[in-house]
Amino acid sequence: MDKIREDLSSLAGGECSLPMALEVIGERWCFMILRAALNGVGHFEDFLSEIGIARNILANRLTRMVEAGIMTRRPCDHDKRKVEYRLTAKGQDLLPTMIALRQWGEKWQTGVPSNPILCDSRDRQPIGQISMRAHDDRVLEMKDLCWIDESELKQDSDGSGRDDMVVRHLKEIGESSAA
Amino acid sequence: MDKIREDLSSLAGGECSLPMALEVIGERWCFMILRAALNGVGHFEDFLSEIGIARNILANRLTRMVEAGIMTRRPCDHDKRKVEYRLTAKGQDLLPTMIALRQWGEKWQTGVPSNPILCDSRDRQPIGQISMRAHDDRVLEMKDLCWIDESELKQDSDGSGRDDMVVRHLKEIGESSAA
DNA sequence: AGTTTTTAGTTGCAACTTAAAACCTATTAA
DNA sequence: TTAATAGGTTTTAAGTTGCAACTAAAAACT
Repeated sequence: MDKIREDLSSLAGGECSLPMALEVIGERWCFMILRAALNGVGHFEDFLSEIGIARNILANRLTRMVEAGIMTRRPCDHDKRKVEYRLTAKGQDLLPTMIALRQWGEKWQTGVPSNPILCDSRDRQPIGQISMRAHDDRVLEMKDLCWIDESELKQDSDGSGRDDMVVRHLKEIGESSAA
Repeated sequence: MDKIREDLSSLAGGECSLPMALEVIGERWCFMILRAALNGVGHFEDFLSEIGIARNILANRLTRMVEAGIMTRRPCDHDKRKVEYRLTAKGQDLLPTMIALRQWGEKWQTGVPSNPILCDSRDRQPIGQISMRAHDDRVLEMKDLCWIDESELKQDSDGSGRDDMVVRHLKEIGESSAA
């Protein structure tokens, strides 16, 4: 059905799970469906009117997302015409990704904070920017990152920090001063 | 050229920047190009062999990403045949999203940690899981989130915490116990 | 200088995917 | 009993993708 589905192997530069993630939620509309689901939408006709997707495409995507274990499909007891779609734990686990993307759009595309605002229900304050963190919670930038090979990482926990074995530093990859 | 580009308005349930983000990086291959760029790839033929994308599609995507301000295109000085593509600050800012997606794939699709491992270059330890955080850095789950309207949020900072005005809680949207 | 190779594309075409509208079937409501 | 609703499927046109072949400019060989 899809061409993407065949590319799972042969990725130069090591094993990466990104293509496998994209295989499942990389399709157009999937994130929009996810967002609607997050907003409490659970029925076919509601997804339809909330998202503005075509009927057949929605049917297809929901089927796929159920197959992928991102959502469950359950006919309603009280009204047997209706079906309820719900996020699974796997689907809920896509939230950080979706929110990161939304925050990026806010910052760089619209420039305007989206409304309503996603908040912490404990203190009712807006949630923070999604960021990369070190194991000790320091916020990391792209320039703070490097790739280290699995094998090397294990050896490194013997305490002898050898800096020359870093696989690749990421300090010089982006533009130095970009808009 | 794209149908998605027309849907920017009329999103039931408030203004959301997700569709505008998807407009720019929601296309197939964009995240893969981003990952390659992160890995230091900057030339056309290298993207081609690293990603396994078709020539014409790659040309099209790079053009679009440059137009969108995610990458820059600059012919090389030393070899005028070559062109260098580099991530802008806007492009680099997509990293948390991409890594969140990759971590999700690791957890739910492959089950295996990807190799090489993305690490903090300061202490050479693997970076942490990307997560949603409160303004005071507590890690948040989906059940800890709620939507609050902009107007209401401003009023709320007067100190009178009215819990009944929460727009919507997100506690009951996912499956209670899902695989 | 002339030929070949490399780099970054473009073009043409077949196969596939999407979108819109019409249609279908099972329930429920009037 | 008829009409409306919910969740699809089918049909068809339009758009997108992927492959292979082609081009044009610059660099490298001979």
